[in-house]
This record gives sequence, structure tokens and C-alpha cells, in this order.
Amino acid sequence: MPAVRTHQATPKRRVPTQERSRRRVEGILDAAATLVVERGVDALTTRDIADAAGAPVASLYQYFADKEAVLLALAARDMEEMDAQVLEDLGRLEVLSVSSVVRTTMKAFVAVYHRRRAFVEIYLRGRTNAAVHQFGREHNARVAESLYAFAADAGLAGPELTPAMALLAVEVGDRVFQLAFEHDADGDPVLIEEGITMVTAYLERYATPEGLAGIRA
Amino acid sequence: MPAVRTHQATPKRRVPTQERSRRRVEGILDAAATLVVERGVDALTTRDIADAAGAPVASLYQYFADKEAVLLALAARDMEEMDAQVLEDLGRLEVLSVSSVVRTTMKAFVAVYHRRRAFVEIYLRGRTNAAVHQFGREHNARVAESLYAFAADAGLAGPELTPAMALLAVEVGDRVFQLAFEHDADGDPVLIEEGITMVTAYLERYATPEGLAGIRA
Amino acid sequence: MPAVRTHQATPKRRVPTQERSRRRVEGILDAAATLVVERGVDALTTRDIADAAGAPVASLYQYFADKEAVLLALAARDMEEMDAQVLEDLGRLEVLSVSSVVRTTMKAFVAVYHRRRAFVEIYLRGRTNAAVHQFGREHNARVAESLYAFAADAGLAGPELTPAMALLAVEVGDRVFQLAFEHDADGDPVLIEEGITMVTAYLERYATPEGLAGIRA
Amino acid sequence: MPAVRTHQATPKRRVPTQERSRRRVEGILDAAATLVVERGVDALTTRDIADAAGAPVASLYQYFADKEAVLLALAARDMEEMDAQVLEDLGRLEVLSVSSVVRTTMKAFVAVYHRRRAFVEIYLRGRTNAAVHQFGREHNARVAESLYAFAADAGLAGPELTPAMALLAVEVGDRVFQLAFEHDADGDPVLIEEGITMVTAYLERYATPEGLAGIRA
DNA sequence: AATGAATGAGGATTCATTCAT
DNA sequence: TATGAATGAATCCTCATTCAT
Repeated sequence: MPAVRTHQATPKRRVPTQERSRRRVEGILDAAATLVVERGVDALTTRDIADAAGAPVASLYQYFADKEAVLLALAARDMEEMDAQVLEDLGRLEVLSVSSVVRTTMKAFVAVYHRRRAFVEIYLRGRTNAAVHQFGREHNARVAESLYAFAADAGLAGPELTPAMALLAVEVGDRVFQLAFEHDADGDPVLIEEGITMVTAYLERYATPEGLAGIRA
Repeated sequence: MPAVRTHQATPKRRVPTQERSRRRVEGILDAAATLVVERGVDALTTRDIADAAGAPVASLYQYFADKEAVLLALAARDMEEMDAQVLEDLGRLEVLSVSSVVRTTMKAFVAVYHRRRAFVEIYLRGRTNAAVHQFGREHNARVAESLYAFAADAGLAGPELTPAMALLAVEVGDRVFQLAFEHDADGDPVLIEEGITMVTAYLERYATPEGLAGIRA
Repeated sequence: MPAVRTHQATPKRRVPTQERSRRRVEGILDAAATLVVERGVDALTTRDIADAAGAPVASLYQYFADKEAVLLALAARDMEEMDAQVLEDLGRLEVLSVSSVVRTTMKAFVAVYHRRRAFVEIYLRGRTNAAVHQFGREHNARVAESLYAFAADAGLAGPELTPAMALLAVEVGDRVFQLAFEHDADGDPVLIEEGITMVTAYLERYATPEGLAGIRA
Repeated sequence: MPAVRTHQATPKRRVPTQERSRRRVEGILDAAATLVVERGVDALTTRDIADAAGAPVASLYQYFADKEAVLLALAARDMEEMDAQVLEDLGRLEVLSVSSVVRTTMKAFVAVYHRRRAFVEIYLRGRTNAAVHQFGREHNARVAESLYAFAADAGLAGPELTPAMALLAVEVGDRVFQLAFEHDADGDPVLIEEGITMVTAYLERYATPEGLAGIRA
């Protein structure tokens, strides 16, 4: 399984080297992201990535074990952003309910999908790149877990809700949005809206009265 | 956009030629299907298809415009099978309700996914092959349309249900199952069951009382 | 282990196709031979071979599984030539003795080394290409076997001579000549002559009186 | 022609630096030797050498002009060891004869080949690395010269023995052993024994009676 | 002196597709 | 119609070597 080649900081030299290194990595990821959006994952070539990043092909291999590792790193970067977005948006909620939590979470995902279109492309082809697939599954599991805990803590969900259901909700939501972006480069808003409705309808089956009505945060 | 090259029989020699031709085409599709399941769409090569079909590579181009056309034909063949299955299974229903119709339809899809694993692989990568993507969208539209008409005729759905919602239900259902097969080569049964629950929950919001309670067919 | 990709004759079409195919293969081998002599085995590239043969690189792979297979085929072709030369030259001998047989055989080898310089280069690196190495060993075994039978039949060798000794003589002789060609592109004549002396001296230890004195053929 | 870059100590810091330097060089040579034995000369890369030596790649270039220089240094180190071994073993001989001197010398070579397997690999490919080739030739010449002088002094060889013959004997012996190690990672003992027989048989043709019978040292 | 990082220059192999027969 | 052969165009990746610090 390909892995990002270590680019641990050498703590000897100050910022410059370390920083330049980080910038190169970011540059490569950005280049790859752009190309993926423009032409699709299949048309992605190492040469194109390197050219777009303004680096020699060989440099790419200084930072990444192989082409797939670039995609993996790209997906990972976007997933981190997703997590942060979800956390931030949920934190701003004034009324907690199944409905508001679902909507907020899903909108956070959508927002990142919007900013990070490459993610959709890469993620869609999970089967092809085992590492990306695995990564996605783990990410969804983490998201589901923390949402499950959140809902339980807040008293939104009853005991009938199992972690497996939470995971399903996350994965289906995830997939619906990918679908929305597959149909429409800007994310089909109707599909998105109905997707939220659908997941909400599903989870409200297991909601407490407070989960349905809402609680002040 | 590549299209299946006509393989209408040359009416010179009667049945044999026509028949042999058809068999060749089927053989190629079967070979392609097997390979797609074994190694994924990306690893599919014309040489491999031809070899597996016991035909020379050049023969492939006698029946198909190019490699993509093979995938398209394969997807089309499976979609036809799906339609037939849905029709047949719905026909056997004794009690019509949103729930029974949704479940029956979705199970029909799952049954075909089971038999036609290659479909999942190909369809998942719809973006890559424009023709397949287009084909899929049209297929879903047809399925949604006829289900919508069916539900309206049978008095299961109220006026709030729009064709767009039906389409969404179909597409989400479709995607959930693909997800189930991505996780598990045999189709994760829990995911499938919950997917049915979710779509049902969504559509029941727009059901008539009869749609909820059920009507004898 | 790489092998020459089959280029069995298709017995349907007459000579032309078959013949053209054979010529292409020969052309590639000749090109490779020239390059190996000019620049050494290590500097051999598929592109160079193809260019020198006036063929596209891809054509090379029509006939050979990979680069190593080209070298193997080249070595095999030269070994066949060696066998033929040995047979022919021994056939012309008027007086048979250990000395005359050894000298004739070794000179035959030398003659082919002269004509086929690439062989020396390729064969020297036997370790690197397992197939060539194996091939060489088998060839030497065949040569040793038939010389052993020949000497026994002709009554040149006594019972103390074992097949293993014959093999050793062949292999050492082989290696001495490679050495002679390594030193001198034309084959150091002194080394060659002394090599013959050495192998003769070794084998005469096991010769019959007739083997020493000579017999009319 | 690449040459070992001087690694004379910079006389600034006393022993430590000098010593550390020497250790680095030895470490690099040892690493290279191990890799050559494991994977062959062709598969040797600077990165691998450096990694195995626990040094940065760039450090390699502090001590050696280029990759070939490493191989050359390695071969040179082993040749020195060979010379020492020959000298030592000959010094221990109680009876001097062509036979005992040949056997002792050749066994000394074999002993070093045993300990220094990398040597065989590198030396076999002499043609590729001109420096190694040259080095080998010179080494053999030195060995032949001193053996020739030794044999003449001791009255083992008659006047018919020329320096050229001595050189030939050394080179053939050398090559036979390489052959023995090519066949068998531990050095085919039969081949070795017969090689000694062969060289002895060759040189005894030019021996004095004392050379045949032996003289107390 | 030491070294992390950078890179120019290939190199082997693959593949979809097209012809000539 | 059928097909063996041919091939143009890429693709991923490696490696020895050199800098900048």
C-alpha cells in the first residue's frame, strides 16, 4: 500500500528548508487537484502533475512514493478539511435537533465538496486505489462515531439508534452528495436538499422527542 | 461519443452468420464482464478481452467501435435485465404500497447487481465514460418515470410527490446499493436493508393513506 | 524466465508473412548484436535496438517478451552456429587424436567467437540473465556429452575419463577463449594457443595410446 | 577514467577525523560488497549503497568520485587481500614443487573468493568498468611476475617457461575459479580441484626435474 | 566536511487501434 | 468477414549526480 514518503522536518535547519518542502508538497497537491477536476482521475499523469506544479517529475517522487500516493494525500488533506468544517459549523449551532445536526453536517460536507472538487473525482474511484478507499471508510467511521456520541450526549437520539445506523447515514449522505456533484459540477441543489431530507427522515425514526423538537445548545 | 457499431445481420447468408455474430458479441461481453469483475475497469485491455473471448483483437473492432463501446454495451445489457426484473417482480406483488413497491423494486436491482457484478464496476466510474454516464442517467429517468406513473395510477402517491423526487429516490437507491457492493462483494445486507428503509421513509412522506396502508393489487 | 514470444508460422498464408516475420526477428537480433559489440550489454536499450533494426520499439515486443529475451535469442542463435561449426570441422579431420580433436573443437569455437562477438559480451554476463546462464550451461553440457561419446567411440579416451571431466574441459576452454576476447577484440592468439595446449595437456592424462598417437579417421 | 578521490586525512583534527573517514569508507565498501553479492552488480545503486552503509547518498561522493570508483576500490581491497594470502600461504610451504606452488597459490585465491564473493561479481564484468578491468590485468601481471621469479629462483621452472606463460597460467586459473563460483555460490569443489590439476599439468610441461619432484624449502 | 533536496535524462513496457491480406 | 501483424504515443518510474546550506 503506497504511503506518502516521509518528509519529516529535519529540526536542524530552521524554517526555510522545512517550509520550502511543505510548499512543494502543497504545490504538487494543488496541481494534481486542478488536473483531476479538469480532466478526471484517469487522465492524470505524473508528467502533467509535475508540469503543473512547476517541478520536475523526479521531484514528485521525492515527496510521494508513487502516483497513487499523491491522490491519497490529496484525499486525506480534503478529509481533514471536512472534519474541521463539520466541527466548526456544529459549534455554531444554537438549536440542536436531529434535523439541524444532520443539515449542518451535510452542508459542511457540501461546502468542502464545493471547494475541493478533486475529492469527488478521486473518492468516486475508491475501488481502483485501495488506499484511498480504505482511507475513506476510516474517515466515515470517525465522522459517524463522533456524530453518534454527539447525538447521544445531547439526548437527541434514543437507544434504538445503533452506531451502525449512524455509519450508514454518513455513508449514504456522503454518496448522495457525490451523486449531486456527478450530475452537476456545482452540486445539484435539489439533489442536495432532498438528500438532507432523506437522511433526516431516516434518522428521525430513532430520535427522542427532544431530538425532534430541538434543544437550545 | 462512441456507439455500438451496427451488427445487423448481412442478409446474405441466413441464420448462421447472424447467429455466429450474435454469439461473438455475447462472448466478448461475457469476457469483458468477467475481467471487469476480476481486475476492475481500469485494468481492462482489449487484448485481454479478446483473449478471454477466444477471439483476435481485431475482431473486437468488427463488432464495437472501440473499447468504451464494449463497456457501454455491457452496461446496456445489464440495464435491460434490470428493467425486466423490476417489471416481473412488481407484477407478482399482491399488495401494493409505497413500502412494498420500494422494497420490491430495490430488491430487483439488488438481484441484478448480484448476477451482474461488472455493472457495479462500470457504472461507478460513469464520469470516465461519458456514454455510460449518459446511459445510466437515462435509464434511471426511465425507471423513475414508470415508477412514478405506476404509483400515481395505483393511488399510492399524493400530489406532493414530483417526478424529480421519484428520480431522486431511484438514484439514491441505486447509489446505496452500489455502496453496499463496494463494501462487500456480495452486497452488504445490512446496508441494503437500511437503504430500503431510508428510501421508504423518504417516499412515505408523500404517500396517500392507501400508499401507507396498502391496496390489494 | 523470459522466453521468445512464439512466432510460429501461420500455415495459412504462404511464404511472405512467415518470411517477413523471420526477417524482422533476424534484423532485430543483428541490430542487437551490433550494438552489444559496439557499446556493451549494459548500454543496450530497446530503443537503440529498434532504431538500429529500423523498427518501432513496439514491434520488438511483438517478437520478444522483453529485452532479456532478445539477448537470450541472440545467444541461442550463436550457440547453434557453434555446434554446427564444431560438427563440420570435426567431420573434416583426417587423423583423430585427443590433440587434434581438442584443437579442432576449440578452433571452431574461436571461429564463431570471431564472427559473433556479441556472444562473448552476452555470455560473460550470464549471472545477470538467468536464462542466458542456464542456456549456456546446457549448451556446454551438450557439447561435452557429444565430445565424450565421440572420444569414447573413437577409442581416444580411456575409462578414467569421466563425463564430468569432459564438461570441465569444455567449460574451461570456453572460458579461456572468452578471456582471450576480453583482452583483445580479435582474440589474443597467444592466449588461444596456450589455452588449447592447456586443455590438451589436461585431457591427455586420460588418453589411450591411440588417443595420444592418433588414428586415421 | 574514474579514480578513488583522495581521502588523505585533513591534518587539522588529529586521529578522530582521519579514523572516522576511514571507517566511513570501509562501511561503504562493506555495504556495496553485501549488495553486490545479494543482487548483482547491475542492481547496485548509489542510494542502496548509502542506505546500507547508513550514510547519506551525498556522503558517498565525498569519498568516491562516482559509483564505479566504489567498485574499483572494492576490487582493489580484495586484490590486496589476495596478494597477502598468497604470500602467507607460500611462506608456509615445506616442500616446493610446481605442483605444491600451483596448488597453494590457487587455494589462496579460492580462499579469498570465498570470503570476498563480491569480487567475483565485479571482476566478471570487467569489460563494463574499464578501471576494474585494467586493475585486474595489472594485478594478474604482478602475481604472475612474482610467481615467475619465485619459481625461477627456486629452480622449479626451466628456461622454456616464459613470463607470458606464467601470466596465462594465472589468468586461466583465475578464470576457472570464477567459473567455479558462478556455478556454485560456494565454489564448485570439483571444478576447483580439476582447475588446479589443469594448471599444474600445463606448467609441469616446463618444469625442471626438481620442479616435478619437489625441493625442501 | 556533511547532507537533505533537487533534477536531467532516460528506460522498459503497454495499449488501443489500424492495416494489409 | 476475419485476423496476424504493426505501431505511434504515452506512462510510470529510476538513478547518478550536483547543489545550497
